[in-house]
Amino acid sequence: MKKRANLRDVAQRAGVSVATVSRVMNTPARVSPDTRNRVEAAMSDLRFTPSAAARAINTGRTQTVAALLPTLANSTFARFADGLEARLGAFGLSLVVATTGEDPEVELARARQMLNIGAEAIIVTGASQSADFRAFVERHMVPTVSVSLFQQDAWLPTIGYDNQKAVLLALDHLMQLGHHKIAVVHGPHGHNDRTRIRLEALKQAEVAANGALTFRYFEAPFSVQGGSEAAARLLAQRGDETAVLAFTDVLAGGVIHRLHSLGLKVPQDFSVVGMEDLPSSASLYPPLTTVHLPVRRMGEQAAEALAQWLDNGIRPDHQELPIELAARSSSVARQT
Amino acid sequence: MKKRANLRDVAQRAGVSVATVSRVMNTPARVSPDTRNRVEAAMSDLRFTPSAAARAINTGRTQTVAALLPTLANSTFARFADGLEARLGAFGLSLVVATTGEDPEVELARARQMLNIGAEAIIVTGASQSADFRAFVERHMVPTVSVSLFQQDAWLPTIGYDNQKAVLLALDHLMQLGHHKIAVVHGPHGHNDRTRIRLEALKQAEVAANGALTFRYFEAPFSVQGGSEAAARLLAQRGDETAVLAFTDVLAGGVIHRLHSLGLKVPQDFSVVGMEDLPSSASLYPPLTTVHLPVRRMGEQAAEALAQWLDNGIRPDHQELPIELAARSSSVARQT
DNA sequence: CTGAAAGCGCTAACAA
DNA sequence: TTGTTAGCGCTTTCAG
Repeated sequence: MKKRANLRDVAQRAGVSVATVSRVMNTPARVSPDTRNRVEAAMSDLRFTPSAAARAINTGRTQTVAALLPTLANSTFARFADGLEARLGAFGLSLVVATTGEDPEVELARARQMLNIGAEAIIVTGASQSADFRAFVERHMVPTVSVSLFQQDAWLPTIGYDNQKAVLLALDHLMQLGHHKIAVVHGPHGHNDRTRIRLEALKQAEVAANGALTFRYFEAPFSVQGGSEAAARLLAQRGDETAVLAFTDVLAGGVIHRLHSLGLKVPQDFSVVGMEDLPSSASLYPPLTTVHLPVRRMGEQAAEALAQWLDNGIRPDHQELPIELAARSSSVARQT
Repeated sequence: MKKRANLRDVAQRAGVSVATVSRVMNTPARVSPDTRNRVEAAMSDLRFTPSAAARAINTGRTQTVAALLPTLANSTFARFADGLEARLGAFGLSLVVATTGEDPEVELARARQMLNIGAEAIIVTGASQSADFRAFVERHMVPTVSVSLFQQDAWLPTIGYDNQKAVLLALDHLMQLGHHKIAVVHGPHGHNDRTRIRLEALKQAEVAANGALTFRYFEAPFSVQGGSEAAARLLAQRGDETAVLAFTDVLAGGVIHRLHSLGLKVPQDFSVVGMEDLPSSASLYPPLTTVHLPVRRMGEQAAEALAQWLDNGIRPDHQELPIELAARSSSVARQT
C-alpha cells in the first residue's frame, strides 16, 4: 500500500520543482502552459490531493467559521444557518455547526472543539454565556459574534432583533383588540436570555398598566407538545383569559392544536399570537398572527460581519434587524 | 503587536522542551504534575492557542466531515443534519455543512471546497450526482456516502429509505380507502432522484392497475406556496379526483391551505396524504396522514457509518431505514 | 519523566 | 519562467 502523493511526488514525476507545482495550484498564470500541463497530468496520475492542513499552516487561514446553535431541529435556527452558510460561501468561508442543546457546559466544550479543528471565528446564540465561555473567547482572542438579539451593552457584538420590542409588538396588538387578560406561554429561561428579556418586558408592562393588564404564565418545553400541554393547563384551571401570547410559533401551534381538540375555537374563544413567523405559520388553521423575525437575513448579516472582521481585523458594530407584526386570522377583537 | 505564541514560546517560558509541552496537551499523564503546572501556567500567560493545522499535518486527521445538502431551510434536511451532527460529535468529529440548491455544478464546487478545508469524508443527498462529481470522489478517494434513499446498486453506499415503498405506502392507503382517481403533487425532478423514483413507482402502479387507477400530475416548487399553486391548478381544471398524494408534507400543507381558502373541506372533499412526517404535520388542520421518514435517525446512522469508515477503512454497507404510514385525519374513505 | 531532532506537506522569499 | 531553500507549529521516535 502506497501512501497519498504529495507535492514532491508530483514534482518529481513532472520533472519540475515543488515550487512550480505549488504555483500550478495557486497562481497558474505564472506557469508556462507547457509545464502546467505536465504538472496537471502528474497530479491526476498520482491522484494528488493537496493537504489542507499544510496549506493552512503556511497561509495561517483555514477559511472556516463555526456556529454554536441550540439545535438545528428547529426551523428558526435552521433557516438562520441556511442564510449564514449561503453568505459565508460567497466569501469563500465554510460553516461548521455544533449544537449545544442550550447547555452552557456543552457550549464551552463545543467552542473548544471548534478551535481545535481550526475555526477562525465563532457565532453564538444569545449573549449570556458562562463566565468560562467568556474567558475562553477572550483568552484565545477568537472573533465571536452573538445572534438572536440586539443588545448594545452585550459583551459581544450582537446581530439580531430587539426582543423587548418584539414581545411588546405582540402585546400591543392584543391590547388594541381589547384583550387584557392574557395567558403567556414561554419556554424555559434558565439559559435563554431572549426568553428572559421577553418575560421582563411583559412584567414591566403589567406594572405600568397598573392593574389594567394581567398575565398568567405557562412555562413549557419548546415544542408543539409543550404548547399543547400549556394549553391543557390553561384550560384545566380556567381563568378569564381571552388571549394567548406564545413566545414562539411552535408553541402557538401546539396551543391552537390543543384548543381545537378540546372543542374550543380560535380566534373566537381565544385569540392566539405567536412570535417567529415560520414559513408554515401562514398556513396553520387559522393562519397565525405573529411577530416576524428575519432570521435568514440575520444569518446573512452575521456572515458579512464575520467575513469583514476576519478580513480587516475590525470588530463589527451591533446590528439591529427590523421586525414587524404579521397580523393574520388567529387574533380578533375581544368578544364583549 | 506580537504574534500568536507557539509551542516554542511556551516551552521557553516554562523552562522545558517543546516535546514536554506537546505532552502536556496530548498525554498529560506522562508529565510530572510539577512541570505540568509550570507548562500550563506558561500557556495561559502567553494565551497559547494550539494550531489546528500544525496538529492536523502531523496526525493526518482533521476530525471534520462535510455534508452537502440541497438546503437547510427545510425541516427534513435540518433534522437530518441535527441527528448527524449530534452523533458525529460523539465520535469527536465536527460537521461542516454546504448547501447546493440541488445544482450539480454547485455540488461539485462545494465538494472541492470541502476537501480544500480538509474534510475527511462527505455526505451527499441522493445518488445521481454528475459524472464529474463521481470522478472527483474517485480521484480523491474520499469516503462518501449517500443519504435519503436506499438503493443497492448505487455507486455510493446509501443510507436511507426505499422511496418506492414509501410512495406505495401512501398510495395503498388511499386505495384501501376507495380512492382511485388521484392528484399527485410533486417537486421538480430534474436533479432529484428521490422524486424520480417515486414518480416511476406510481407510473408502474398505474399500468399494473390496468385502468382501475388514474393519476393527474402537478409539478410545483418544494414549498407551501408551490403546493398551494398546485391545488389551484387542480381546481381550475377540475377532474374527478377524490384524493391528493403529495410527495412532501410541505406541499401537502400548501394544498390543504388552498383547498380551504377555496371553500373546500379536507378530508370531505379531498383526502390528502403527504410524505415526510414533519413535527408540525400532526398539528395541521386536519392532522395530516403521511408516510413517516426517520430522517433524524438517518443522520445518526450516517454519522456512525462514516465514523467507522474513517476508523477502519472499510466501506460501509447500504442501510435501509424502516418507514411507516402515519394515518391521521386528512384522509377518509371515498364518499360514495 | 524529559529532551533532541527529524520530519509532516506546503508556501513564499529569493535567486537564477 | 523556474528552482532552492527556509521555515510554518506541532508530533513523535529515540535517547538519556
